[in-house]
Amino acid sequence: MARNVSDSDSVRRQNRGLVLGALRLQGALSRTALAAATGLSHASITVITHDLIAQSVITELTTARLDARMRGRPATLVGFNRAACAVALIEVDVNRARLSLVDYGGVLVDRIETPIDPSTFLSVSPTAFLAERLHHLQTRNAEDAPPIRRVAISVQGILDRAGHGLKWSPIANLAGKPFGNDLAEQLALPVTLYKRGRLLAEGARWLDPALHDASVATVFVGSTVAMGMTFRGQILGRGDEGATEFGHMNHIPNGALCRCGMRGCIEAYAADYGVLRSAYSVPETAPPAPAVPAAEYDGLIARAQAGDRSATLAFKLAGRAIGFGLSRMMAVFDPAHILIVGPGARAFPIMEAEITAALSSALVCRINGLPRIVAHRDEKEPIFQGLMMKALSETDQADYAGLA
Amino acid sequence: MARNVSDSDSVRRQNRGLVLGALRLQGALSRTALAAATGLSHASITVITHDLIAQSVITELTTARLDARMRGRPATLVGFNRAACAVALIEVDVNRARLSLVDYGGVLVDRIETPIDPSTFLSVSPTAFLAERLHHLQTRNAEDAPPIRRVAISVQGILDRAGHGLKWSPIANLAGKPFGNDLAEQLALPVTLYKRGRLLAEGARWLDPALHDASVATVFVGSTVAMGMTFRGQILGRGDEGATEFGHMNHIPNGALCRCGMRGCIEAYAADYGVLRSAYSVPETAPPAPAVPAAEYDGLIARAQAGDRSATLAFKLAGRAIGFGLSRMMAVFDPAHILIVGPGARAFPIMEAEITAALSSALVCRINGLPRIVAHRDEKEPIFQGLMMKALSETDQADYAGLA
DNA sequence: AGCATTAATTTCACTGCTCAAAAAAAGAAG
DNA sequence: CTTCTTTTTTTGAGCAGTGAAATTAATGCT
Repeated sequence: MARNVSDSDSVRRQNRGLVLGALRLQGALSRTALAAATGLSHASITVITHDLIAQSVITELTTARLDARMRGRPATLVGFNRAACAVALIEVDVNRARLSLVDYGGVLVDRIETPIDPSTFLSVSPTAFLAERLHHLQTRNAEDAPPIRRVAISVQGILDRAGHGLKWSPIANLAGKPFGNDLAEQLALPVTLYKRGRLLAEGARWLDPALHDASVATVFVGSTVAMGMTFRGQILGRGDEGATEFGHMNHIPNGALCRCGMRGCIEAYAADYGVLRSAYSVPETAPPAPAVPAAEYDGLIARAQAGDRSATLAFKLAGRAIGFGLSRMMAVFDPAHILIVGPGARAFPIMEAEITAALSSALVCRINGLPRIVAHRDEKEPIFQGLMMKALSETDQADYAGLA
Repeated sequence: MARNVSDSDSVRRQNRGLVLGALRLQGALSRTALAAATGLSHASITVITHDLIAQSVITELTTARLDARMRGRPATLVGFNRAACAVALIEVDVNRARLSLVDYGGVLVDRIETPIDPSTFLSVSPTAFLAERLHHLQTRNAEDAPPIRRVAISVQGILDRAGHGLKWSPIANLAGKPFGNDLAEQLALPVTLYKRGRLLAEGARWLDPALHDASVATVFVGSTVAMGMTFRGQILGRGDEGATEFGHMNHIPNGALCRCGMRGCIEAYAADYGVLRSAYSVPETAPPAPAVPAAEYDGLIARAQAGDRSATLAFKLAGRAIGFGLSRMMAVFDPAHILIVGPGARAFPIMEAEITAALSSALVCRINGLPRIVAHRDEKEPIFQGLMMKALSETDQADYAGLA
């Protein structure tokens, strides 16, 4: 049953967390603005900022002097103390791994990028691979950067229950190894794995403040098809992990063969390899290409844009798969915003009519009208942004909100 | 952004609400048990029960003397004061309307049932129809029953945004009239419309305490196909209303004609009229039967159970539609429990293999295993139960938790 | 320069909750 | 028929929050 949460310590945590969260979302703020943003009283903000400043979690910014011509006592902004700590962010992709070091204020300090291929994790364990690069990043910034407090990793696939590793992944030889847990033990730091789809949702809400508290479905179209969902500002979806398996939602029973081994998944029609297969009239039952070079996918989009029949048809099939997927999702859950991101977003105009047609077959769309679908261009940055904000706000809440 | 909620009045409301909620869920409790159930301290429970007793919302029960042989000071239970108020519950169905008067303790006082047919709301407005019967119920119990404080109505279809009426309904001539609002004005009482699917979710959680805080999808199969969802004890789903349009999720593009006018909805295969159409090999494009007598549907189930080929096939098609619907839903949201309720639950054994086969085509099921699906028999009572608990707990929170 | 005006921040008295200890109300035992 | 246990309920001291009033630090006029 519903539990009460108002013992004094958790109230304290909660409200300090609220303050840090507001700062995270809106940047440096005056105490008055903080009161408005958090809903706390000015009196509490006074006490809380006082504490947090004493603990060097935040600082008063004397630098800012923007609004010169206001009457009244000028506001003194408070913002994160960038030197408080740093976080390490790891993005593991089908073709590359990228490690970034970011300070507590969200400023990128350093970055290492390494290509990956299907054999990479055959010769070296993911744990060792990542630990080595992380150590490199750590030592070469030992002087300028504050100490790392937390590691956050973006992965693709299905996480195991404990979040130690992956049960399944499109990245070869990555599943089944609890590298998250291993790294945590080795580094004696909290290490968290996040499903890429979830970070999409996270990234979308941080990129556009208007989306932060809305219900949003963010669909990534590219080498995979993924979706992250937020419901009134809460990250929701399958279980706790907040991501969906939208790409592997069935589109056509017994349909095209998907990389996951099942048949008829949306991804098998709408991911790069699916579109490519359709465009070249390769049979649906043929094994999907293990990787599609970006240039080839871009070329296909260009051909479709130029009016090429078979390329256009392939994207229409992709749009149909995405459209029916969205229509089916909307029977259960209706987001106020639908975002399409990733490389495939450029092909959105070609797919749009099919998506709309599929949505029109849903009762909810007939009654409530079609949802607005917006295509975004940025390919990777929502994921990086989401990973960073997730890691930093996790640090806010876990490490700093609860200080005595 | 996340708002703080700890001004003293809302804390007060929240905690009084918690106490009433625990009593609602578990029945009469001792103060000690209340402390355990709500997570509040014994000290607070003392103050809160004291207030609520002073306001005659709850009373000490001197009657109960069950646990005779315990050591220590015997607990004095507190429970709802049944005379505090009453609520009127209205269930509007395709074939009947039922009005129930229930006291604050959840005991049924009186009930009126009236058949409905497609022409009912042609000759009389829904508002007038309901107001008349409600008045009757009210006057004939004026002496024994406490005054009505709230009216809750169960409807089928899609609610308008404000909850004043329906945008669409399978019940003839009911949509487009803001009868909820009209009744509220006429009676000067709060009147709330609830979608039947949502009440399924509500009812399921109250029927089995183990489900109260779990993630549950409750599927109703009968004259319609509906689904209510809870996520970790929160009622979720499309928008606020907490119900889904699972029955009108597309199953086969351009498939069988549904009562809603669209094509290929799950309902068009799995509701009574859909199964009947399949069993008699009526073309999928033929307009659905406006109503199927219960006896005819029961007969069809009996025939399938007896091994009749065409009846069995029809239920298998229904199972396939439900199975793919569930598989698609699970790509986005995975409940810990799936319940099948309603008249169609009896046909579950016939459909089960097809449902399982469809689920097996989902990646999430391959990775995480098949979900457990349980068929329940009770047809109407989860909805009544849900409506009652919703109305009473709404009264708890809105009317009594906030008393000075 | 001096004073009114304006806006940000802090101080003050009060509220509801918590934990821990005391009081109350039995049954069990000598 | 006391005295000891055991369990429920109430009492007391402290904490984090609140709204309203006071204080602080600028600007704009005269």
